[in-house]
Amino acid sequence: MTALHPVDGDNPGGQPLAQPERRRLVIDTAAALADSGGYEAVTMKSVADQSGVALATIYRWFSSKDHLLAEALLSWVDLIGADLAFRELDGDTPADRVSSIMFRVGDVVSEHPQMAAAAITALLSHDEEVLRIFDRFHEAIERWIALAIGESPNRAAVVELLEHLLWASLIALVRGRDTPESVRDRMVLAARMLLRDPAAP
Amino acid sequence: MTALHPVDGDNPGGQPLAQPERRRLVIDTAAALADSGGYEAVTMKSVADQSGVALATIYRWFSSKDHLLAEALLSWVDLIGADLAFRELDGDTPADRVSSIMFRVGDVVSEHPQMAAAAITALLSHDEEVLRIFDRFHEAIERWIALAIGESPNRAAVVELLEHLLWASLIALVRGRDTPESVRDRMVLAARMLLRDPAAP
DNA sequence: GTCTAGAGTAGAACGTGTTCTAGAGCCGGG
DNA sequence: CCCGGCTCTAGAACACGTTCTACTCTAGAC
Repeated sequence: MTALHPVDGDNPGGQPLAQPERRRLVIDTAAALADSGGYEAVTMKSVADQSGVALATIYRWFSSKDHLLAEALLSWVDLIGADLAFRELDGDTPADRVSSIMFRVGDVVSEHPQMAAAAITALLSHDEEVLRIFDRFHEAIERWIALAIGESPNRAAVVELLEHLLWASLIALVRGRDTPESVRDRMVLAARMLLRDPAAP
Repeated sequence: MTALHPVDGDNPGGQPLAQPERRRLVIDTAAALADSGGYEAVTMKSVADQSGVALATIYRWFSSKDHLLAEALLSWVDLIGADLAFRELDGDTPADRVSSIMFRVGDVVSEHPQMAAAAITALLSHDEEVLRIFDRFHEAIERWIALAIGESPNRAAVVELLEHLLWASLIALVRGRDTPESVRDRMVLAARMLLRDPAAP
């Protein structure tokens, strides 16, 4: 294999791809493996083989397997974000609107349980790059929730609490310690309790 | 080394130890390594060498490194539990009593940050035995919180929410994404918000 | 056209968790 | 006493993430 025709995994005989496309191809290959077999099914060797990019090159672009998987999650988050921005948030009250976000997240996770589990496992890594991505993930979710809440007493604190609850629930979910339904119920209840007007009866 | 005198790590020249004591020695060795250097400092080989128990034997008693570390955490939890049962819970209100538990947990974690980080990393494993231990951990914390709350509307749900929040906070803490102080503040605020009487002004 | 810096590559090598193999010592029942 | 089964052991072996080495090829400067 020459450096000019490095991509023969998903692009046999086609034009050589530039670096950004090849990088994306690596991420997508990892995501596909994760989606079908979860975290353990993603071996760096198989990603290299199936994407047609050399293992050493993958490690030049990504600091670790966890970093690679975290990048895969990130595109997913962008997708959800775009979707949420596109459609109006349902619900008249802040709690209802928060709930509708949770439903959306729950749906996505339910549709790709293996990928979700792999991504969350990766996000728990202590890898430097993963921490950076985690922060972006964190900011995105914070933004969604803040948007849904609008004005509220204790707004920042409530957003933080809801985000931590979501995070803990997702972890419990992918470990089989919880069900999508109970995650949803918990988030809805939490939203109601944390967002009720303390001055109201 | 013969099978009769298998313990020469921490007990040179002493009487041979029986299986339960040797098992405990292995756990304590792992805990000591974790306490000084965190998760990565615990290598199964060093545990074997320092405890004087063969690697293969450790794997006969524990299903994985994570299982071993989770066992170490468990004795720690028992310690905290005994301590909490011994002293009266401070505080007149449920929220105050919950806060005092959180302070206690925060203190222990602050005193042994490396061990706490290692244990929490281990608890996040998908190992079968770890899941079993996680459930016991979960029940213990649930019991503490429930005890502190006493009677309350939505009691079960509130306990669950507080526990999830604690869990998420501990994870953020050991990843350097949070400080002990802000964890404490968050838990105190959550306890106040979730435990305020919805019928009160 | 030549040279050089840098990206990419194949494959060996390494570390650590985990499993396997083969055997040694012990114990309770005949 | 001897046997069968058990625990324990040392060490090899294996898997996979990660790093290293030595090399090729390309693009741009000149």
